[in-house]
Amino acid sequence: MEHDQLPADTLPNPLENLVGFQLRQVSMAISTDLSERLAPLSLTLISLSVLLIIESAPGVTQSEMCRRLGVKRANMTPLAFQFEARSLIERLPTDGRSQGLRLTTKGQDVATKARQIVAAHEALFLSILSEEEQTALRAALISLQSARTRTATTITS
Amino acid sequence: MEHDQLPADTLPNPLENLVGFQLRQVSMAISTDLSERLAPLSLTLISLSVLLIIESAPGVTQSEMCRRLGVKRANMTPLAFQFEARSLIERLPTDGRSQGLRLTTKGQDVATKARQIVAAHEALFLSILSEEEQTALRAALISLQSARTRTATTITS
DNA sequence: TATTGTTATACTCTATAACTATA
DNA sequence: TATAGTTATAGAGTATAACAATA
Repeated sequence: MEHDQLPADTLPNPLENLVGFQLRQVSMAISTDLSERLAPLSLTLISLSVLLIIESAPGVTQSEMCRRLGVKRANMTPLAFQFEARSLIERLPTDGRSQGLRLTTKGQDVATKARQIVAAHEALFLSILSEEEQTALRAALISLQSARTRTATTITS
Repeated sequence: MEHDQLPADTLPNPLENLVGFQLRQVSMAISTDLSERLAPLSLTLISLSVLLIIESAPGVTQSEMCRRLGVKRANMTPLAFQFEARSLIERLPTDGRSQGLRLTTKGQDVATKARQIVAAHEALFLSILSEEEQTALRAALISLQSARTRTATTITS
């Protein structure tokens, strides 16, 4: 049992000094944390986005949300079915071909709980940073966001 | 054709003011950009990491890299095969059960080109930020990184 | 002709389980 | 018994193509 040559914990990763790499790692860690906090509500980052959009824009259609979130229509169908099966949303025939979605009382309840979880999560990881660091991070992210040209709009925290 | 009620472009996304959400968006945009730049070399973010680790630690085994990168052994096998088929790496029987990996001349060539691409990519998106913003972003990311407890180690830029 | 919601399907990424051969 | 590499497989997440009903 001799593996003194290259134990895994001393292996370098030549990319880990890059800001882009660190950004990705931090982003993934934060997403994982939020996902775990949302699991008790049976929400993923994507279904959370959908639920909160319906909450803030009652009557929204699946297609509208797909355009907003950069996902394909075909992938919204099972999500809407799942929410309907869980009695979180109801469909309002709007148009004959499209249906406006809105939260049920139960859906509103879940949305409220979800927003509290999101707020607690955000507050916790922001508390790691000083006021100055928070401000600087926000500014840097805004600069980087306004600079990106194309790139998908995708989802969540 | 009347959809003046809720045109998709005015739909709010209640999560998009969260720093975690913005971090994710920026991170995904940067990753997408780097992926596109690497495509001509037929490298993904993951295979890039693997190639550069082999470059900087010749003789490394698949298992060691898996531990370092937080991926499962089973998923390294096809990657190693692919690199071998492309004559980018060769296997040095080290142990009877394990094989040290190292770059071929061709693999070294690809690695060098890849590092140049990564450097250009990093320089470009950092150029969006002022010196102060760059420093602040680095500091914030380091704070956030040292704070995260568990969370996968996963990959790239 | 274009759009909505749907179905079926495929591809990628990652995870588990089990096998073999070595240690 | 534990580890390295492999194989097969299954689950997410997302993509395309095509269809019926409607505009």
